Amino acid sequence: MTKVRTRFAPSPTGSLHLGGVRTAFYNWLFARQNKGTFVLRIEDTDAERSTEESAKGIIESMQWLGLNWDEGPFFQSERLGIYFDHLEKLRKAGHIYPAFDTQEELDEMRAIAKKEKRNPIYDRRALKLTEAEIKQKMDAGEPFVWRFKVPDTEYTEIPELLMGEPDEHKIRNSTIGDFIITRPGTNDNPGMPLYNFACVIDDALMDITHVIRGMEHLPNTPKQVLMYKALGYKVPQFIHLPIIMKNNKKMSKRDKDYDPNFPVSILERRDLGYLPDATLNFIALLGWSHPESQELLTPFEILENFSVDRLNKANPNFDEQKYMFINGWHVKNRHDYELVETVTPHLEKAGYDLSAYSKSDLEKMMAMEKERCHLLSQFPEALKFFFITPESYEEKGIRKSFYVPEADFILETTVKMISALTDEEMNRATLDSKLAAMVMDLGIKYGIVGPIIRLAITGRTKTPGLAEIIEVLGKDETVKRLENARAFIKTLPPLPVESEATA
RNA sequence: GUUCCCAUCGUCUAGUGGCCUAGGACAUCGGCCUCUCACGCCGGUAACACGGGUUCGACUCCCGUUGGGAACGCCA
Repeated sequence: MTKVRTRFAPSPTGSLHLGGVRTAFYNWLFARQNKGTFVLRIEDTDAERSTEESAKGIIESMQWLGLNWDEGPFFQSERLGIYFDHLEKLRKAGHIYPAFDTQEELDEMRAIAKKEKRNPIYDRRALKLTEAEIKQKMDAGEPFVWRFKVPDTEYTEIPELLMGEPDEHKIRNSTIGDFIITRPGTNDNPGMPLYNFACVIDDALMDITHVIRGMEHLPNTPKQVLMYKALGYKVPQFIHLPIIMKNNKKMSKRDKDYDPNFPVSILERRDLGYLPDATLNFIALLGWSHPESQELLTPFEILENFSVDRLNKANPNFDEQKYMFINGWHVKNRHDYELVETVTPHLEKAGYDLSAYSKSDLEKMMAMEKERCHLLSQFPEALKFFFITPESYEEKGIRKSFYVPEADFILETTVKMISALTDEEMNRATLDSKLAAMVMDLGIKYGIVGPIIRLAITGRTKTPGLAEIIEVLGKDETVKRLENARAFIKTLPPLPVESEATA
Protein backbone atom coordinates (compact mmCIF):
# COMPACT_ATOMS: atom_id res chain seq x y z
CA MET A 1 0.00 0.00 0.00
CA THR A 2 1.40 3.32 -1.06
CA LYS A 3 1.83 6.10 1.38
CA VAL A 4 -0.91 8.70 1.41
CA ARG A 5 0.03 12.10 0.05
CA THR A 6 -2.36 15.04 -0.03
CA ARG A 7 -1.91 18.66 -0.92
CA PHE A 8 -3.47 22.04 -0.52
CA ALA A 9 -3.02 24.13 -3.64
CA PRO A 10 -4.48 27.62 -3.33
CA SER A 11 -3.95 30.38 -5.82
CA PRO A 12 -2.51 33.53 -4.26
CA THR A 13 -5.14 35.85 -5.66
CA GLY A 14 -6.51 37.01 -2.35
CA SER A 15 -6.64 36.08 1.28
CA LEU A 16 -7.30 32.53 2.41
CA HIS A 17 -11.00 32.28 3.09
CA LEU A 18 -13.07 29.99 5.26
CA GLY A 19 -13.90 27.63 2.43
CA GLY A 20 -10.22 27.24 1.70
CA VAL A 21 -9.58 26.53 5.35
CA ARG A 22 -11.98 23.62 5.19
CA THR A 23 -10.20 22.19 2.13
CA ALA A 24 -6.80 22.66 3.73
CA PHE A 25 -7.95 21.15 7.01
CA TYR A 26 -9.49 18.04 5.47
CA ASN A 27 -6.35 17.45 3.41
CA TRP A 28 -4.25 17.91 6.51
CA LEU A 29 -6.46 15.57 8.52
CA PHE A 30 -6.42 12.90 5.88
CA ALA A 31 -2.65 13.01 5.56
CA ARG A 32 -1.99 13.10 9.28
CA GLN A 33 -4.43 10.34 10.00
CA ASN A 34 -2.85 8.03 7.47
CA LYS A 35 0.64 8.93 8.59
CA GLY A 36 1.04 10.43 5.16
CA THR A 37 2.48 13.61 3.75
CA PHE A 38 0.81 16.97 3.38
CA VAL A 39 2.12 19.24 0.64
CA LEU A 40 1.55 22.97 0.25
CA ARG A 41 1.64 24.28 -3.29
CA ILE A 42 0.96 27.81 -4.44
CA GLU A 43 -0.70 27.92 -7.85
CA ASP A 44 0.53 31.22 -9.18
CA THR A 45 0.63 30.72 -12.92
CA ASP A 46 -1.75 33.61 -13.34
CA ALA A 47 0.79 36.41 -13.19
CA GLU A 48 -1.92 39.02 -13.58
CA ARG A 49 -3.81 38.16 -10.46
CA SER A 50 -1.27 36.45 -8.24
CA THR A 51 0.51 38.52 -5.64
CA GLU A 52 3.34 37.77 -3.30
CA GLU A 53 1.36 39.39 -0.54
CA SER A 54 -1.47 36.90 -0.97
CA ALA A 55 0.95 34.00 -0.89
CA LYS A 56 2.40 35.32 2.34
CA GLY A 57 -1.07 35.76 3.77
CA ILE A 58 -1.98 32.19 2.92
CA ILE A 59 1.17 30.86 4.55
CA GLU A 60 0.56 33.01 7.60
CA SER A 61 -3.01 31.73 7.79
CA MET A 62 -1.92 28.13 7.62
CA GLN A 63 0.63 28.68 10.36
CA TRP A 64 -1.87 30.46 12.54
CA LEU A 65 -4.31 27.59 12.17
CA GLY A 66 -1.59 25.10 12.98
CA LEU A 67 -1.96 23.28 9.68
CA ASN A 68 1.67 22.37 9.24
CA TRP A 69 2.87 20.98 5.93
CA ASP A 70 5.66 18.53 5.25
CA GLU A 71 6.74 19.68 1.81
CA GLY A 72 6.66 23.05 0.15
CA PRO A 73 5.52 25.65 -0.25
CA PHE A 74 6.12 24.99 -3.93
CA PHE A 75 5.43 27.79 -6.35
CA GLN A 76 4.24 26.87 -9.82
CA SER A 77 5.88 29.98 -11.19
CA GLU A 78 9.21 28.37 -10.33
CA ARG A 79 8.40 25.16 -12.15
CA LEU A 80 7.65 26.47 -15.61
CA GLY A 81 10.41 24.41 -17.21
CA ILE A 82 8.75 21.24 -16.05
CA TYR A 83 5.45 22.24 -17.63
CA PHE A 84 7.04 23.13 -20.95
CA ASP A 85 8.81 19.77 -21.02
CA HIS A 86 5.48 18.08 -20.57
CA LEU A 87 3.94 20.29 -23.20
CA GLU A 88 6.54 19.05 -25.62
CA LYS A 89 5.79 15.48 -24.67
CA LEU A 90 2.09 15.99 -25.31
CA ARG A 91 2.79 17.68 -28.60
CA LYS A 92 4.99 14.86 -29.84
CA ALA A 93 2.38 12.31 -28.85
CA GLY A 94 -0.28 14.25 -30.73
CA HIS A 95 -2.44 14.97 -27.67
CA ILE A 96 -2.53 18.69 -28.21
CA TYR A 97 -2.87 21.10 -31.09
CA PRO A 98 -2.34 24.82 -31.53
CA ALA A 99 -5.38 27.06 -31.93
CA PHE A 100 -5.16 30.57 -33.32
CA ASP A 101 -8.71 31.67 -32.56
CA THR A 102 -9.09 35.15 -31.19
CA GLN A 103 -11.02 36.05 -28.09
CA GLU A 104 -13.73 37.58 -30.27
CA GLU A 105 -14.13 34.44 -32.32
CA LEU A 106 -14.50 32.35 -29.18
CA ASP A 107 -17.04 34.72 -27.71
CA GLU A 108 -19.01 34.48 -30.89
CA MET A 109 -18.95 30.68 -30.83
CA ARG A 110 -20.24 30.71 -27.26
CA ALA A 111 -22.97 33.16 -28.09
CA ILE A 112 -24.17 30.94 -30.91
CA ALA A 113 -24.06 27.86 -28.70
CA LYS A 114 -26.11 29.64 -26.10
CA LYS A 115 -28.64 30.72 -28.67
CA GLU A 116 -28.94 27.16 -29.90
CA LYS A 117 -29.23 25.96 -26.29
CA ARG A 118 -26.16 23.81 -26.62
CA ASN A 119 -23.33 23.29 -24.22
CA PRO A 120 -20.67 25.69 -25.54
CA ILE A 121 -17.84 23.34 -26.40
CA TYR A 122 -15.08 24.08 -28.85
CA ASP A 123 -15.88 23.06 -32.43
CA ARG A 124 -12.31 21.97 -33.21
CA ARG A 125 -11.98 24.35 -36.09
CA ALA A 126 -8.25 24.72 -35.39
CA LEU A 127 -7.84 21.01 -35.94
CA LYS A 128 -8.67 21.53 -39.61
CA LEU A 129 -5.57 23.61 -40.12
CA THR A 130 -2.94 21.94 -42.29
CA GLU A 131 0.66 21.53 -41.19
CA ALA A 132 1.65 24.19 -43.66
CA GLU A 133 -0.95 26.63 -42.41
CA ILE A 134 0.13 26.13 -38.85
CA LYS A 135 3.77 26.62 -39.70
CA GLN A 136 2.99 29.73 -41.68
CA LYS A 137 1.00 31.27 -38.81
CA MET A 138 3.59 30.35 -36.24
CA ASP A 139 6.41 31.76 -38.31
CA ALA A 140 4.43 34.94 -38.72
CA GLY A 141 4.34 35.21 -34.94
CA GLU A 142 0.57 34.84 -34.67
CA PRO A 143 -0.35 34.10 -31.05
CA PHE A 144 -1.89 30.73 -30.31
CA VAL A 145 -2.94 28.54 -27.40
CA TRP A 146 -2.52 24.80 -27.02
CA ARG A 147 -5.66 22.77 -26.83
CA PHE A 148 -5.95 19.25 -25.50
CA LYS A 149 -7.52 16.83 -27.95
CA VAL A 150 -10.16 14.95 -26.00
CA PRO A 151 -10.14 11.32 -27.18
CA ASP A 152 -13.21 9.84 -28.80
CA THR A 153 -13.56 7.07 -26.25
CA GLU A 154 -17.07 7.14 -24.92
CA TYR A 155 -16.61 7.80 -21.23
CA THR A 156 -14.06 9.11 -18.83
CA GLU A 157 -14.24 7.58 -15.40
CA ILE A 158 -13.34 9.58 -12.35
CA PRO A 159 -12.20 7.75 -9.23
CA GLU A 160 -14.38 9.82 -6.93
CA LEU A 161 -14.76 8.71 -3.34
CA LEU A 162 -17.56 10.97 -2.18
CA MET A 163 -19.89 12.29 -4.86
CA GLY A 164 -21.96 10.30 -7.29
CA GLU A 165 -22.11 6.54 -7.62
CA PRO A 166 -19.87 4.66 -5.21
CA ASP A 167 -16.29 4.60 -6.44
CA GLU A 168 -17.24 5.55 -9.95
CA HIS A 169 -18.24 8.59 -11.82
CA LYS A 170 -18.67 8.55 -15.57
CA ILE A 171 -18.61 11.56 -17.83
CA ARG A 172 -19.34 11.40 -21.54
CA ASN A 173 -16.36 12.62 -23.50
CA SER A 174 -18.63 14.30 -26.01
CA THR A 175 -19.59 16.80 -23.33
CA ILE A 176 -16.05 17.77 -22.44
CA GLY A 177 -14.61 19.78 -25.32
CA ASP A 178 -10.98 20.40 -26.18
CA PHE A 179 -9.80 22.56 -23.33
CA ILE A 180 -6.99 25.07 -23.45
CA ILE A 181 -3.88 24.27 -21.49
CA THR A 182 -1.70 27.33 -22.07
CA ARG A 183 -2.27 31.03 -22.33
CA PRO A 184 -1.67 32.56 -25.74
CA GLY A 185 1.93 32.76 -26.81
CA THR A 186 4.22 32.35 -29.76
CA ASN A 187 7.05 29.97 -30.50
CA ASP A 188 9.53 32.50 -29.21
CA ASN A 189 7.44 33.56 -26.26
CA PRO A 190 5.34 30.59 -25.10
CA GLY A 191 2.19 31.15 -23.09
CA MET A 192 1.98 30.30 -19.41
CA PRO A 193 0.48 26.94 -18.47
CA LEU A 194 -3.13 26.90 -17.28
CA TYR A 195 -4.71 25.25 -14.30
CA ASN A 196 -5.93 21.97 -15.79
CA PHE A 197 -2.44 21.38 -17.13
CA ALA A 198 -0.05 22.55 -14.41
CA CYS A 199 -2.17 21.10 -11.65
CA VAL A 200 -2.12 17.61 -13.13
CA ILE A 201 1.62 17.62 -13.72
CA ASP A 202 2.32 18.78 -10.20
CA ASP A 203 -0.08 16.36 -8.58
CA ALA A 204 1.46 13.55 -10.62
CA LEU A 205 5.06 14.56 -9.98
CA MET A 206 4.41 15.18 -6.31
CA ASP A 207 2.86 11.72 -6.06
CA ILE A 208 -0.39 13.01 -4.71
CA THR A 209 -2.57 10.00 -3.94
CA HIS A 210 -5.74 11.83 -2.87
CA VAL A 211 -6.96 15.08 -4.32
CA ILE A 212 -9.36 16.63 -1.84
CA ARG A 213 -10.93 19.87 -3.02
CA GLY A 214 -14.17 21.77 -3.45
CA MET A 215 -17.06 20.54 -5.56
CA GLU A 216 -16.59 23.42 -7.98
CA HIS A 217 -13.68 21.42 -9.37
CA LEU A 218 -15.75 18.35 -10.18
CA PRO A 219 -16.40 19.50 -13.78
CA ASN A 220 -12.63 19.95 -14.24
CA THR A 221 -11.87 16.46 -13.13
CA PRO A 222 -12.61 14.51 -16.32
CA LYS A 223 -10.29 16.85 -18.18
CA GLN A 224 -7.60 16.24 -15.65
CA VAL A 225 -8.09 12.48 -15.72
CA LEU A 226 -7.66 12.59 -19.49
CA MET A 227 -4.48 14.58 -18.97
CA TYR A 228 -3.06 12.06 -16.52
CA LYS A 229 -3.72 9.30 -19.01
CA ALA A 230 -2.22 11.16 -21.93
CA LEU A 231 0.91 11.71 -19.88
CA GLY A 232 0.97 8.13 -18.68
CA TYR A 233 0.64 9.06 -15.02
CA LYS A 234 -1.35 7.26 -12.37
CA VAL A 235 -4.72 8.86 -11.69
CA PRO A 236 -5.21 9.74 -8.02
CA GLN A 237 -8.35 9.32 -5.93
CA PHE A 238 -10.60 12.36 -5.89
CA ILE A 239 -12.76 13.61 -3.07
CA HIS A 240 -14.94 16.56 -3.95
CA LEU A 241 -16.30 18.38 -0.95
CA PRO A 242 -19.70 20.08 -0.92
CA ILE A 243 -19.60 23.83 -1.22
CA ILE A 244 -19.97 25.91 1.89
CA MET A 245 -22.94 28.23 1.52
CA LYS A 246 -24.23 31.21 3.39
CA ASN A 247 -27.95 31.87 3.27
CA ASN A 248 -28.08 29.21 0.58
CA LYS A 249 -25.63 31.07 -1.63
CA LYS A 250 -21.99 30.38 -2.25
CA MET A 251 -20.00 32.18 0.41
CA SER A 252 -17.98 34.92 -1.20
CA LYS A 253 -16.66 38.36 -0.52
CA ARG A 254 -18.03 39.43 -3.85
CA ASP A 255 -21.46 38.67 -2.48
CA LYS A 256 -23.99 41.48 -2.66
CA ASP A 257 -24.96 41.29 0.98
CA TYR A 258 -21.44 40.61 2.20
CA ASP A 259 -21.19 41.75 5.81
CA PRO A 260 -17.76 43.05 6.92
CA ASN A 261 -18.59 42.02 10.48
CA PHE A 262 -18.47 38.44 9.27
CA PRO A 263 -15.45 38.36 6.95
CA VAL A 264 -14.65 35.33 4.84
CA SER A 265 -10.94 36.02 5.20
CA ILE A 266 -9.42 33.86 7.90
CA LEU A 267 -6.89 36.49 8.90
CA GLU A 268 -9.68 38.99 9.41
CA ARG A 269 -11.46 36.47 11.60
CA ARG A 270 -8.27 36.14 13.58
CA ASP A 271 -8.12 39.89 14.08
CA LEU A 272 -11.71 39.85 15.25
CA GLY A 273 -10.76 37.43 17.98
CA TYR A 274 -11.72 34.05 16.61
CA LEU A 275 -9.48 31.25 17.85
CA PRO A 276 -7.75 28.81 15.48
CA ASP A 277 -8.98 25.77 17.37
CA ALA A 278 -12.52 27.07 17.36
CA THR A 279 -12.33 27.85 13.67
CA LEU A 280 -11.12 24.36 12.88
CA ASN A 281 -13.76 22.90 15.18
CA PHE A 282 -16.58 24.78 13.52
CA ILE A 283 -15.29 24.24 9.99
CA ALA A 284 -14.81 20.52 10.56
CA LEU A 285 -18.48 20.22 11.46
CA LEU A 286 -19.50 21.73 8.14
CA GLY A 287 -19.83 18.48 6.27
CA TRP A 288 -18.42 16.05 8.76
CA SER A 289 -19.71 14.67 12.03
CA HIS A 290 -18.10 13.01 15.01
CA PRO A 291 -18.97 9.31 15.39
CA GLU A 292 -20.46 9.98 18.82
CA SER A 293 -22.05 13.23 17.74
CA GLN A 294 -19.74 15.30 19.89
CA GLU A 295 -19.48 18.85 18.66
CA LEU A 296 -17.09 20.66 20.97
CA LEU A 297 -13.77 19.29 19.86
CA THR A 298 -10.08 20.09 19.93
CA PRO A 299 -8.09 19.66 16.71
CA PHE A 300 -6.58 16.55 18.24
CA GLU A 301 -10.00 15.03 18.89
CA ILE A 302 -11.02 15.79 15.34
CA LEU A 303 -7.88 14.13 14.05
CA GLU A 304 -8.54 11.08 16.21
CA ASN A 305 -12.02 10.63 14.81
CA PHE A 306 -11.92 11.96 11.28
CA SER A 307 -12.94 9.67 8.46
CA VAL A 308 -13.99 10.16 4.88
CA ASP A 309 -17.06 7.98 5.21
CA ARG A 310 -18.55 10.40 7.70
CA LEU A 311 -18.43 13.19 5.14
CA ASN A 312 -21.72 14.69 4.04
CA LYS A 313 -22.63 15.31 0.42
CA ALA A 314 -25.07 18.18 0.74
CA ASN A 315 -23.94 21.80 0.75
CA PRO A 316 -23.83 23.09 4.31
CA ASN A 317 -24.76 26.60 5.40
CA PHE A 318 -22.32 28.69 7.34
CA ASP A 319 -23.97 29.56 10.66
CA GLU A 320 -22.35 32.57 12.32
CA GLN A 321 -24.14 31.99 15.60
CA LYS A 322 -22.78 28.51 15.92
CA TYR A 323 -19.29 29.65 14.99
CA MET A 324 -19.56 32.27 17.73
CA PHE A 325 -20.84 29.72 20.23
CA ILE A 326 -18.02 27.31 19.48
CA ASN A 327 -15.50 30.11 19.71
CA GLY A 328 -16.95 31.03 23.09
CA TRP A 329 -16.50 27.49 24.27
CA HIS A 330 -12.86 27.46 23.22
CA VAL A 331 -12.26 30.83 24.87
CA LYS A 332 -13.83 29.52 28.04
CA ASN A 333 -11.64 26.44 28.01
CA ARG A 334 -8.39 28.26 27.56
CA HIS A 335 -6.07 28.68 30.47
CA ASP A 336 -6.10 32.17 31.91
CA TYR A 337 -2.39 32.60 31.28
CA GLU A 338 -2.85 31.68 27.61
CA LEU A 339 -5.72 34.10 27.37
CA VAL A 340 -3.60 36.90 28.78
CA GLU A 341 -1.24 36.42 25.88
CA THR A 342 -3.86 36.35 23.17
CA VAL A 343 -6.06 39.07 24.65
CA THR A 344 -3.32 41.56 25.52
CA PRO A 345 -2.92 42.78 21.93
CA HIS A 346 -6.63 43.53 21.85
CA LEU A 347 -6.39 45.50 25.09
CA GLU A 348 -3.41 47.45 23.82
CA LYS A 349 -5.18 48.14 20.58
CA ALA A 350 -7.97 49.70 22.63
CA GLY A 351 -5.38 52.06 24.10
CA TYR A 352 -5.42 50.70 27.64
CA ASP A 353 -2.46 51.15 29.96
CA LEU A 354 -1.77 47.70 31.36
CA SER A 355 1.12 48.77 33.59
CA ALA A 356 -1.09 49.23 36.64
CA TYR A 357 -1.80 45.52 36.77
CA SER A 358 0.31 42.49 37.47
CA LYS A 359 0.26 39.39 35.34
CA SER A 360 -1.81 37.65 37.96
CA ASP A 361 -4.29 40.53 37.97
CA LEU A 362 -4.64 40.14 34.23
CA GLU A 363 -5.18 36.42 34.63
CA LYS A 364 -7.95 37.13 37.12
CA MET A 365 -9.57 39.46 34.61
CA MET A 366 -9.50 36.68 32.05
CA ALA A 367 -11.10 34.30 34.50
CA MET A 368 -13.81 36.86 35.17
CA GLU A 369 -14.70 37.56 31.59
CA LYS A 370 -13.94 34.42 29.64
CA GLU A 371 -17.41 33.02 30.20
CA ARG A 372 -18.92 36.20 28.92
CA CYS A 373 -16.75 36.93 25.88
CA HIS A 374 -17.24 34.76 22.83
CA LEU A 375 -14.70 36.75 20.85
CA LEU A 376 -11.29 37.98 21.93
CA SER A 377 -12.22 41.39 20.61
CA GLN A 378 -15.01 41.61 23.17
CA PHE A 379 -12.58 41.67 26.06
CA PRO A 380 -11.59 45.36 25.84
CA GLU A 381 -15.15 46.56 26.26
CA ALA A 382 -15.91 43.98 28.94
CA LEU A 383 -12.79 44.91 30.89
CA LYS A 384 -12.96 48.64 30.23
CA PHE A 385 -13.78 49.67 33.80
CA PHE A 386 -10.54 48.18 35.05
CA PHE A 387 -8.55 50.58 32.91
CA ILE A 388 -10.75 53.62 32.78
CA THR A 389 -12.31 55.10 35.92
CA PRO A 390 -16.01 55.53 35.21
CA GLU A 391 -16.95 59.11 34.56
CA SER A 392 -20.60 58.42 34.14
CA TYR A 393 -23.06 55.81 35.28
CA GLU A 394 -25.62 53.83 33.38
CA GLU A 395 -28.84 55.79 33.31
CA LYS A 396 -30.95 52.79 34.18
CA GLY A 397 -28.69 52.00 37.13
CA ILE A 398 -28.86 55.54 38.46
CA ARG A 399 -32.64 55.45 38.59
CA LYS A 400 -32.73 52.02 40.12
CA SER A 401 -29.83 52.17 42.56
CA PHE A 402 -28.52 55.67 43.22
CA TYR A 403 -31.95 57.01 44.05
CA VAL A 404 -32.26 54.46 46.83
CA PRO A 405 -32.44 56.68 49.95
CA GLU A 406 -29.75 54.68 51.74
CA ALA A 407 -27.40 54.71 48.75
CA ASP A 408 -24.95 57.20 50.17
CA PHE A 409 -24.93 55.51 53.55
CA ILE A 410 -24.32 52.13 51.93
CA LEU A 411 -21.37 53.47 49.99
CA GLU A 412 -19.99 55.19 53.05
CA THR A 413 -20.20 51.94 54.98
CA THR A 414 -18.50 50.13 52.13
CA VAL A 415 -15.70 52.66 52.10
CA LYS A 416 -15.15 52.11 55.80
CA MET A 417 -15.20 48.37 55.42
CA ILE A 418 -12.74 48.33 52.52
CA SER A 419 -10.44 50.88 54.11
CA ALA A 420 -10.15 48.77 57.23
CA LEU A 421 -8.98 45.75 55.24
CA THR A 422 -5.35 44.63 55.46
CA ASP A 423 -3.48 43.68 52.29
CA GLU A 424 -3.86 40.02 53.20
CA GLU A 425 -7.59 40.47 53.39
CA MET A 426 -7.81 41.92 49.91
CA ASN A 427 -8.69 38.60 48.33
CA ARG A 428 -11.81 37.32 46.77
CA ALA A 429 -12.88 34.93 49.52
CA THR A 430 -12.44 37.40 52.33
CA LEU A 431 -14.05 40.19 50.38
CA ASP A 432 -17.00 37.93 49.72
CA SER A 433 -17.57 37.20 53.38
CA LYS A 434 -16.89 40.79 54.45
CA LEU A 435 -19.42 42.04 51.95
CA ALA A 436 -21.94 39.48 53.12
CA ALA A 437 -21.37 40.42 56.74
CA MET A 438 -21.73 44.10 55.91
CA VAL A 439 -24.99 43.50 54.11
CA MET A 440 -26.20 41.57 57.13
CA ASP A 441 -25.33 44.47 59.46
CA LEU A 442 -26.98 46.94 57.15
CA GLY A 443 -30.14 44.91 57.26
CA ILE A 444 -30.73 45.65 53.57
CA LYS A 445 -31.02 42.99 50.91
CA TYR A 446 -27.92 42.14 48.90
CA GLY A 447 -30.10 42.59 45.85
CA ILE A 448 -30.20 46.29 46.67
CA VAL A 449 -26.73 46.81 48.11
CA GLY A 450 -24.89 44.86 45.43
CA PRO A 451 -26.12 46.87 42.45
CA ILE A 452 -25.30 50.15 44.22
CA ILE A 453 -21.69 49.15 44.83
CA ARG A 454 -21.45 47.66 41.37
CA LEU A 455 -22.64 50.84 39.74
CA ALA A 456 -20.35 52.94 41.91
CA ILE A 457 -17.15 51.11 41.06
CA THR A 458 -17.82 50.14 37.44
CA GLY A 459 -20.46 52.54 36.21
CA ARG A 460 -22.35 49.52 34.93
CA THR A 461 -25.22 47.30 35.93
CA LYS A 462 -23.84 44.11 34.47
CA THR A 463 -20.41 42.91 35.49
CA PRO A 464 -18.69 39.91 37.03
CA GLY A 465 -18.90 39.37 40.79
CA LEU A 466 -18.13 42.28 43.12
CA ALA A 467 -15.50 40.54 45.23
CA GLU A 468 -13.48 39.55 42.17
CA ILE A 469 -13.58 43.06 40.80
CA ILE A 470 -12.58 44.71 44.06
CA GLU A 471 -9.75 42.27 44.55
CA VAL A 472 -8.21 43.20 41.22
CA LEU A 473 -9.07 46.87 41.40
CA GLY A 474 -7.27 47.22 44.71
CA LYS A 475 -8.17 49.06 47.86
CA ASP A 476 -7.23 52.59 46.88
CA GLU A 477 -8.89 52.58 43.51
CA THR A 478 -12.03 51.00 44.92
CA VAL A 479 -12.32 53.55 47.70
CA LYS A 480 -11.67 56.35 45.27
CA ARG A 481 -14.48 55.20 43.04
CA LEU A 482 -16.87 54.73 45.91
CA GLU A 483 -16.20 58.32 47.01
CA ASN A 484 -16.63 59.53 43.45
CA ALA A 485 -20.02 57.90 43.38
CA ARG A 486 -21.01 59.45 46.71
CA ALA A 487 -20.14 62.87 45.37
CA PHE A 488 -22.13 62.14 42.26
CA ILE A 489 -25.18 61.06 44.23
CA LYS A 490 -25.15 64.37 46.11
CA THR A 491 -25.46 66.23 42.83
CA LEU A 492 -28.43 64.16 41.74
CA PRO A 493 -31.59 66.22 41.13
CA PRO A 494 -34.81 65.00 42.70
CA LEU A 495 -36.34 62.06 40.90
CA PRO A 496 -38.34 63.44 37.95
CA VAL A 497 -42.04 62.88 38.35
CA GLU A 498 -42.37 61.61 34.78
CA SER A 499 -40.41 58.48 35.54
CA GLU A 500 -43.21 57.45 37.83
CA ALA A 501 -45.73 58.26 35.16
CA THR A 502 -43.97 56.32 32.44
CA ALA A 503 -43.57 53.27 34.63
C1' G B 1 -29.90 26.37 -21.90
C1' U B 2 -26.33 22.07 -21.36
C1' U B 3 -23.64 18.78 -18.11
C1' C B 4 -22.91 17.27 -13.23
C1' C B 5 -24.01 17.19 -7.89
C1' C B 6 -27.38 17.32 -3.79
C1' A B 7 -32.22 16.88 -0.63
C1' U B 8 -34.00 14.96 7.83
C1' C B 9 -36.19 20.64 12.71
C1' G B 10 -34.90 28.01 11.00
C1' U B 11 -29.35 26.24 10.76
C1' C B 12 -25.38 22.19 11.34
C1' U B 13 -26.40 17.19 11.64
C1' A B 14 -27.35 11.50 13.73
C1' G B 15 -29.71 7.76 11.09
C1' U B 16 -26.69 2.55 6.11
C1' G B 17 -34.64 -1.75 6.13
C1' G B 18 -37.50 -3.18 11.84
C1' C B 19 -33.83 -0.20 17.75
C1' C B 20 -37.58 6.16 15.03
C1' U B 21 -43.37 7.91 18.94
C1' A B 22 -36.74 10.36 14.19
C1' G B 23 -31.61 11.53 18.46
C1' G B 24 -27.95 15.63 19.37
C1' A B 25 -26.03 20.77 18.74
C1' C B 26 -26.76 26.19 17.53
C1' A B 27 -30.71 29.58 17.56
C1' U B 28 -35.48 30.38 19.93
C1' C B 29 -39.13 30.09 24.14
C1' G B 30 -40.05 28.83 29.43
C1' G B 31 -37.85 27.55 34.34
C1' C B 32 -33.83 26.80 38.01
C1' C B 33 -29.20 28.79 39.98
C1' U B 34 -27.83 34.00 41.52
C1' C B 35 -25.66 40.67 44.17
C1' U B 36 -26.36 41.89 38.14
C1' C B 37 -24.77 39.77 33.60
C1' A B 38 -22.76 35.50 31.83
C1' C B 39 -21.75 30.33 32.54
C1' G B 40 -24.22 25.99 33.95
C1' C B 41 -28.56 22.89 34.63
C1' C B 42 -33.82 21.35 33.52
C1' G B 43 -37.81 21.56 30.08
C1' G B 44 -40.81 23.28 25.53
C1' U B 45 -41.70 24.50 20.15
C1' A B 46 -39.67 22.56 15.67
C1' A B 47 -37.89 18.12 10.33
C1' C B 48 -37.76 12.82 7.09
C1' A B 49 -39.78 17.94 -0.14
C1' C B 50 -43.63 15.26 -3.16
C1' G B 51 -45.43 10.97 -6.03
C1' G B 52 -44.78 6.11 -7.49
C1' G B 53 -42.56 1.42 -6.83
C1' U B 54 -39.41 -2.84 -4.16
C1' U B 55 -40.41 -5.18 0.69
C1' C B 56 -43.96 -8.57 5.70
C1' G B 57 -41.87 -3.64 6.89
C1' A B 58 -38.97 2.36 4.36
C1' C B 59 -36.14 8.45 6.75
C1' U B 60 -33.23 4.46 5.02
C1' C B 61 -33.24 0.81 -1.61
C1' C B 62 -35.07 2.07 -7.04
C1' C B 63 -37.64 5.49 -10.51
C1' G B 64 -39.87 10.11 -11.47
C1' U B 65 -41.33 15.17 -10.07
C1' U B 66 -40.14 19.43 -7.55
C1' G B 67 -36.56 22.32 -5.22
C1' G B 68 -31.47 23.88 -4.30
C1' G B 69 -26.32 24.15 -5.90
C1' A B 70 -21.96 23.98 -9.15
C1' A B 71 -19.53 24.26 -13.80
C1' C B 72 -19.85 25.77 -18.69
C1' G B 73 -12.89 31.21 -18.93
C1' C B 74 -6.93 32.50 -22.95
C1' C B 75 -9.21 32.11 -13.54
C1' A B 76 -7.98 28.55 -10.06
